[in-house]
Amino acid sequence: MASYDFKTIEAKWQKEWLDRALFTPDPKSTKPKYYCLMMFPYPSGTLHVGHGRNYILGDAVARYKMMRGHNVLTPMGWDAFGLPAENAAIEAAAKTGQAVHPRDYTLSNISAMKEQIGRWGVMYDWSREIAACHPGYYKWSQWLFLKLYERGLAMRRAGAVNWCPSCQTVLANEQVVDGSCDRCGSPVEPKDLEQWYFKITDYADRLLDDLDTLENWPDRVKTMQENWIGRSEGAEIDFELVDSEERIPVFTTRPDTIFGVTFMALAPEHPLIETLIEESPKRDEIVEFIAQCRARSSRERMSPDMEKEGMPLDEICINPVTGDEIPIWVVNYAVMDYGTGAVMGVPAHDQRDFLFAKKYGLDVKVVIQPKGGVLDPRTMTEAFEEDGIQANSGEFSGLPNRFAMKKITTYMQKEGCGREDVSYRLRDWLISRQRYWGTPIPIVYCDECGVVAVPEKDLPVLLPEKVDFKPTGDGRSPLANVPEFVDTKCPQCGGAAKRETDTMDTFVDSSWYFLRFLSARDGVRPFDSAEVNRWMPVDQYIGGAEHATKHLIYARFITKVLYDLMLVDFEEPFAALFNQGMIVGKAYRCTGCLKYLRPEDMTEDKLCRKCSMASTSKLEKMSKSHYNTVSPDALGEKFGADTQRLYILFMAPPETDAEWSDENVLGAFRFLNRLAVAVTEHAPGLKGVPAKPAKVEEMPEALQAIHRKTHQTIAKVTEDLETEFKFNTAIAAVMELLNDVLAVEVATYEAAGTDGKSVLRQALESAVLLLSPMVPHLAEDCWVQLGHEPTIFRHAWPTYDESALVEPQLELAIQINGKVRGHVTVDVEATEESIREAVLGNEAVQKALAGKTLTNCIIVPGRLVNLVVEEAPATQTDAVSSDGDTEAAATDTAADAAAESGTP
RNA sequence: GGGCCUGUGGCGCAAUCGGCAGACGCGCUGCGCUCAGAACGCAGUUGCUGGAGGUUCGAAUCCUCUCAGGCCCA
Repeated sequence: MASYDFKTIEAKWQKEWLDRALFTPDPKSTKPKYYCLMMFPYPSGTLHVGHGRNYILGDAVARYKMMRGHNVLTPMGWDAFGLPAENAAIEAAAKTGQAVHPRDYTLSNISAMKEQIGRWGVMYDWSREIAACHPGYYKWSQWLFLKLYERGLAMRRAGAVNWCPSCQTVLANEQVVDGSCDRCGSPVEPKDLEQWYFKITDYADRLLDDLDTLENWPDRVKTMQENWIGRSEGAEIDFELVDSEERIPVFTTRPDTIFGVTFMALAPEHPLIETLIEESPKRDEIVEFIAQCRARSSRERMSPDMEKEGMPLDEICINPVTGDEIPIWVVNYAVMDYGTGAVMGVPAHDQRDFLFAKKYGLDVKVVIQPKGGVLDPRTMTEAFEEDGIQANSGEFSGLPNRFAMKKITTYMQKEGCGREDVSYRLRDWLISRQRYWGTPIPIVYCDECGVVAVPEKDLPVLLPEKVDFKPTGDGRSPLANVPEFVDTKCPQCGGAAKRETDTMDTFVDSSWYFLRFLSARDGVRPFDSAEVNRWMPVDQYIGGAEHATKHLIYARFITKVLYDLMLVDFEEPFAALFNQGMIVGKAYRCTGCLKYLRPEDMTEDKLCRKCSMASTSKLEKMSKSHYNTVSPDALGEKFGADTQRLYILFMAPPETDAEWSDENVLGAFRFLNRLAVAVTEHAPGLKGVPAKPAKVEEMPEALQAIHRKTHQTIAKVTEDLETEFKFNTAIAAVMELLNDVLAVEVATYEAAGTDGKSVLRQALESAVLLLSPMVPHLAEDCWVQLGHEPTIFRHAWPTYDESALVEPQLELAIQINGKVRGHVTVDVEATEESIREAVLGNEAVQKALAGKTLTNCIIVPGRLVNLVVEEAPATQTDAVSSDGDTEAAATDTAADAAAESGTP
């Protein structure tokens, strides 16, 4: 196929846009600002088309907004710290004995990706480029740490943490999915370590409440954050120990069941256990049991399917309300993570407690009765968790439990044994990582002064160059083996001190990068507050949904902290969020070895060559390790950037997952060729022709139709892009326009003189303008061919005339009892009366109505006429229902109509 | 177990307020063009809107139940 010369065109315009600094915002501009941001990527190396969706979507949005008259800022950077670079270094060292420094690996990946992104015609203001691994950036990540530390929001704390044995580091709660490491899939192990945390829980309520202000965020993401924060209201209740002054605080969402407590359940990690069992004869047994419990993940332990196990500690505590003596148990289903690590056991009204009590023969005491029923502990087969009426609850008996809940809490508050309390699912953010390739935590440990923060003037704490990247295997960072790094002087007393050797979670780096873009080269401060306040919040943030409870919650938290520090004047960083869907492809897996298969690993019948077993295929997110990626390089050679862009935007609505299809790419390519050919053919003849026709109504109907279609298309595309980035339907609309334009003979345009040519010109120019955000190179080229100066992206988005949208005649459907039975063409001005006449006069209608009674006639303006008929002839003329649809004018003269149509 | 999303021609997917099911693209069929091919041109092509009920003059759209797939929380 003779194709348009995309190679020349694309190279030419990419250079031209760079030279014109198209994507550099004008600092003096009076246009409204538009900060368009795509989540900055980890530089993993080569890109596949799946990555392209994010960048291409963002680029199209940025270009569209430029044409809509905004001063657009769209920067890009690199989330450049992280494990893959370090692992690559270790692998290379193991293979060749020659270590590749993570920095070199990262930088070469960055330049490769930058190149690839550029070839898509995706542009950024690269003068603001940042990389998280650059000392000029991580200096300020360290500064951020210090700010949190000063405010008491960064703290060192011992506790059980999630350890990934494969990545050799601890993980934050957010990075543990289904009990496994989010990155590598290995099951995480609990480990007791002293680690640094950010106190995100202090902001739990604000993070939750402010979700309401995020009107332009997907509800899905807001719900996920809501669940993640997991606020639950209830009470904290103190159970005193019989033999000591100690008390066990318990959090419960059901203080109404306090009278039904029959045992106390402690998490295996509970700090009180040690003292309680100190003199117990069963001490060893209990210690052994605890060790067994702790070998399981907290997720497993909280699962309802988990077999409930426990051991009595032979200690007693007192129910503060009833004075009852309550046995204390250690149980495998309680976790230290939630509430206080102690659970009041109410078998009658909590299913897990019920199963546990049945297994160990503990009492079941019913204190809530269902309305209109009576529960018997001896015959109950499951816990009653619903609402009901208090029973066996002293003075509260007989009250509805929801009401009693408040009264009981108030009562306990007065007695000093309980209080209203709120608990969250959200945990503090564990930011320590035992790996090299990250931002060093700016802390020094001094024997004299203890924990000392590195003063701001001494930042950055630089990563040492020469390091054996291999993890130490003892839970310490490779930095621990670098004496030049570790040994330092105490900033306070000047004595010998040791540096913290952990680095920060890379989510710290990405929690503030959107601010750094606004003064990316500032050497004296992390960001210029004035610039930040001018550009923020981000007007449109675009990225994958996988960050809903990670990056997006961290970034909101850090923004709120900076707000409290009065460094920014907004509380939410991202005004609008858009989650693009994934591009998926068939991934093949052998049913025998379970490995993902490359095409060459399979026979023609899709059998695994190694095992001769069948393979299964599943649509999965494009990924190198699943061998289902499509490279943009070959596509670029064959079709160019604009075809890829058009196809990616056209393949599905941008928020839905979509399957890649090589065949469908052709459709996009064909369309662009037709456009290119049409413009090249017609452009010379359109020189000097007015931009719009002077006398539309005097043109032949075929040209009037093109003129209407042009305006309709402008309206349709503008609406699609303005509301929800519906590029797929916008592109379809332009395809329709071009189809219509090309369906009219050239002679028809020419016969109509200047106006005819104007119609053609306006149609082609509109198509080019409307497509320019999607296929910028070809659009720019067509634009110039049509006699304009570059660049099209400094030209205004086309507008339409409301009056030009109106069709002169309409085809209405004729329905009989809701079924389409024919059509009638009427004037757009036609009155309902004349429409009714036309319909009832229709021969086919009369035939269909013969022998039947017309009971109703509904006219929906511009759409259809529905005749409601009954089989039997009416016996009374007033058997007419006139209470039809309020919007559709029900005829009140159905009897007349019936007469007219010849019905007796 | 609870919550949310999706289900429409052979395929990807369109369908304002409930108003003619099918736009756009792919594929397929035929014809043309061509020495030939098709990634060219023209003309065609496809339905119980996952299923069962309900509301309505009228349901892909609203309600109830159900099946399948996906996501989140447990």
